[in-house]
Amino acid sequence: MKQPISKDNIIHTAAILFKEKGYSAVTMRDLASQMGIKAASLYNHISSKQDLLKEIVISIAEEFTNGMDSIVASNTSNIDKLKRVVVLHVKITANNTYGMASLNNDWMHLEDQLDYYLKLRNDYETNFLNIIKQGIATSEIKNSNPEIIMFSMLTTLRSLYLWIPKKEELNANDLANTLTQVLIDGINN
Amino acid sequence: MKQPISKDNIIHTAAILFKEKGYSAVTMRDLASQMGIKAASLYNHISSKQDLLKEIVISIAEEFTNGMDSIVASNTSNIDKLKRVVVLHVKITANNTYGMASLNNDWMHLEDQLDYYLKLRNDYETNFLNIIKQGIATSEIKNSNPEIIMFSMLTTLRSLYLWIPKKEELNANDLANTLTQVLIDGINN
DNA sequence: GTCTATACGCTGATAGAC
DNA sequence: GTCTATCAGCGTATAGAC
Repeated sequence: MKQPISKDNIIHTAAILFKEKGYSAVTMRDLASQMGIKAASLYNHISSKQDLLKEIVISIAEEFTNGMDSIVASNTSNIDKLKRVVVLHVKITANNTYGMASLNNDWMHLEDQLDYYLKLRNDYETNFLNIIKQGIATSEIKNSNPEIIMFSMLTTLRSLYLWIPKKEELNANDLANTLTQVLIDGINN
Repeated sequence: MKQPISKDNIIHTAAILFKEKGYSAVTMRDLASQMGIKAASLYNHISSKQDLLKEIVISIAEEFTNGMDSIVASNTSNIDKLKRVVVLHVKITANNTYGMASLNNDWMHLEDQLDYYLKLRNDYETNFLNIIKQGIATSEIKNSNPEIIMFSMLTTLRSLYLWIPKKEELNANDLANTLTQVLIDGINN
């Protein structure tokens, strides 16, 4: 399992450590030791610790933005759009279980890219909320508080990174299906 | 709004800063400056930074444990128990919006109390899951994957701290009611 | 491309004056 | 009860030998 020292592998290892302890608590010496080299040697491959966070967070944030844009542009019912949002989260999270921790918990330590990140996140939430509001307007969705509906769905989806690694026996499709059912149809019999 | 320097006020201010940047990124100098004193003076009131984290996290964790124990012991339907769990989260979170951030994101920085915290959390989840399993057994709850149901509900409830401060116009009872409806009855019309 | 050596500001925490 | 002074160690990052 020993990896060659490359920028991509350093980023990946950093994401693992950031998930474990958070960005601020991980030192470059921790990271280097995990890679089997000295801290100074990391700088032959990367430019700074901050750069690692940026690479992890921004790339995933852009994946979400692209996925949401494609869902918004699609010509389907609003319930179907919500189902596609669930699938989007399950797929991205399954491929980035470590990076999702930084996206959720360490974004405030971004420096140059903080405003950009906040804009991506804000636009995402606006699109999500609009789908729900339109679904209510067309009576696809119950006439409940749309912010609470979005909050409930989105926080569940954003926390998937904590949970997917423990449930390897479920494949992504089964998880997306069950989750969709729970989130949309509820649990009441 | 200037507060006297006391252990409780230091803990409260620490919780605010921990929510903003995380435990590791907050320095004793940050905290002291927020209190209007020098870092050294903090140590007349508290024993260490670690002690602040412990006070914040363990007290809330014990509140959840006590609330859950009382729900489990109660003689009601399982759906009703779930509703009471929602109320428990809304109430505790409304009273500890800052501390909930540490409970969720900084517990891994606990030193002496880490094992105790993990036991409380694990017992809580076991109790939660049992309510759902019993609800499925009595056909109160749809026969879906009980872990996914618990995960979905619990992550939403654990994220309330991010959201309650933005929705001050909703009182705790209204929020608990709407949230219960969304989580239990779903959103599908 | 990795190493050792090094810079140097910041960290949590203590001692002792006032 | 707060202050200044101070400590030893750790933080990110660079320089230059190999």
